Amino acid sequence: MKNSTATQILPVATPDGIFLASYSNHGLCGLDFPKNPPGTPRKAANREVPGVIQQWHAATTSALLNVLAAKKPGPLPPLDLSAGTDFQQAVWNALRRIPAGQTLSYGEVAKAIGRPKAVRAVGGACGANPIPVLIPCHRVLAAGGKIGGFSGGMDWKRKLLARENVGL
DNA sequence: GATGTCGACGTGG
DNA sequence: CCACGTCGACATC
Repeated sequence: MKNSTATQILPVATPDGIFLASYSNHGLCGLDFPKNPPGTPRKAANREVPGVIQQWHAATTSALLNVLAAKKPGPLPPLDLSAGTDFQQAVWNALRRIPAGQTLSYGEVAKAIGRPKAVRAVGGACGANPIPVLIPCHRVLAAGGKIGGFSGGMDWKRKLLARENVGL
């Protein structure tokens, strides 16, 4: 049984809680917000974490901390977006090039990927985004600067935006 | 100018 | 088939 598709899940400690980073053999494939159950976070029983993943994890941790501190993310680990459809990957790719402190509307993103009418679909793709924060789905607002919704909880969206835009 | 309705795109249940 | 983290156009008042 080779762990060719083994997914490693490592915790990322931040001032905002413990994020959970998932790694495939191709890179970072998931990042979850802290779900702080009152219980103790069970540590990952990963006896042998491949060195490359440790490296990715270091990059993830660093980038995450920087973003949460409203700084430049710095180097990112390779992102494994193979889980998404072509459309979703296109959306996520577009989101990744949004500069810090900048926000777009769903309509803008839709245009950017060449599907100006697929605004709703863009919303769906954002909701399916496996890697929040690093893929700044929270920087996508509804038209008119409205917050819109957020799968991971709108509290987070507001919090993150408040930090990055410092006043919006 | 302020509302109300409708159609369009992609994905998942 | 329907709903959704939507948007923009049109119709009416």
